[in-house]
Amino acid sequence: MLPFTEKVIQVIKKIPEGKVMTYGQIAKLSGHPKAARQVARILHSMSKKHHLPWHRVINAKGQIAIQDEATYYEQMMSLQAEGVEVDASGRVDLEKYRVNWQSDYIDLD
DNA sequence: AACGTGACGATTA
DNA sequence: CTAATCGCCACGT
Repeated sequence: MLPFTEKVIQVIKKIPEGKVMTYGQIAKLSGHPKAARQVARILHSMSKKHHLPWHRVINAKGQIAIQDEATYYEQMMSLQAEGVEVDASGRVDLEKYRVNWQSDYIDLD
């Protein structure tokens, strides 16, 4: 049983190129369905040190959830570079790009 | 052990 | 569609 934080990192590492997941999905797959905010916290502080594809993580509205302008732009560019369409308001088509893994794909715990 | 903190989410107006 | 409110909870301090 890995700690929540480690599971989150494992899940994020498995997001395929050209796809996205939401914070809530990741929280659920990591065993804490309501800890979406904690996922955000983890990314905010740990993404650089773990070489995570953090740019493939967006919020439930399908939007880039970054406050910082430069980082926001970076995420948008990274997504577009993988073929994910991002509109002018930073929104992605979840129906089209979201990974819809249930909770049985993973072999962690 | 208690407390503040969020790249959130669902609901309501 | 936007905006405000409230619930949520693992983790560092």
